[in-house]
Amino acid sequence: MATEGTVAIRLTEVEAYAGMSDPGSHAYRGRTNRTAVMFGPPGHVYVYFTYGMHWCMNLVCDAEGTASAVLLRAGEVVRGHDLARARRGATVADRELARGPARLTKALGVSGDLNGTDLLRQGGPLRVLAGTPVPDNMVATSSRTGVGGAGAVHPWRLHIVGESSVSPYRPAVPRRRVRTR
DNA sequence: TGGACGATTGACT
DNA sequence: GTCAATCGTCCAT
Repeated sequence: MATEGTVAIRLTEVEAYAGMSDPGSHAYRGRTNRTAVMFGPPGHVYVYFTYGMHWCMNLVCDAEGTASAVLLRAGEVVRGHDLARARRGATVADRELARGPARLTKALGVSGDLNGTDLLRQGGPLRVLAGTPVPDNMVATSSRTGVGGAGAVHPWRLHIVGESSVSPYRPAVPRRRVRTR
């Protein structure tokens, strides 16, 4: 059955977000109902809804009380291709299944109801597992995607060199729709 | 209470 | 290459 089973991915691209000191972070303005998870204990997921249709997924890393998050931007599906493709579309190529933050959550079947899930709890709906360490010389850094202004100064986007599942870089776009102001 | 905007994607020219 | 879709959240009245 296509709606059951497990999809596993190997992360190939992430972005780091600090809390109160990072203008690019949702937690920059302090703790709100939405960002409460980021201020919580590490090992939990912060899932947020954006653009009226997409879910993005972060791992909380720092100690409880300190906002922090690592956005999972892209990954390579290593298990559960059929299920991932059932969620993403029958014609989607393997490397496209989780190439991009919203695509990644869709391939994994993650949505807002998993916000705050403990990734370290055995038997939970989501798990994070230790994989093969990536050598430093295979990791490249760049400015964060879609983050402009003062938040762009941090080269906190990390990706594995040569990985075809890394999402294409897009510079921050101020706002396309023209509004009178 | 109202309005602007977003850690994006996919469709279209 | 450009642009619309779509709605939760947050800030300014």
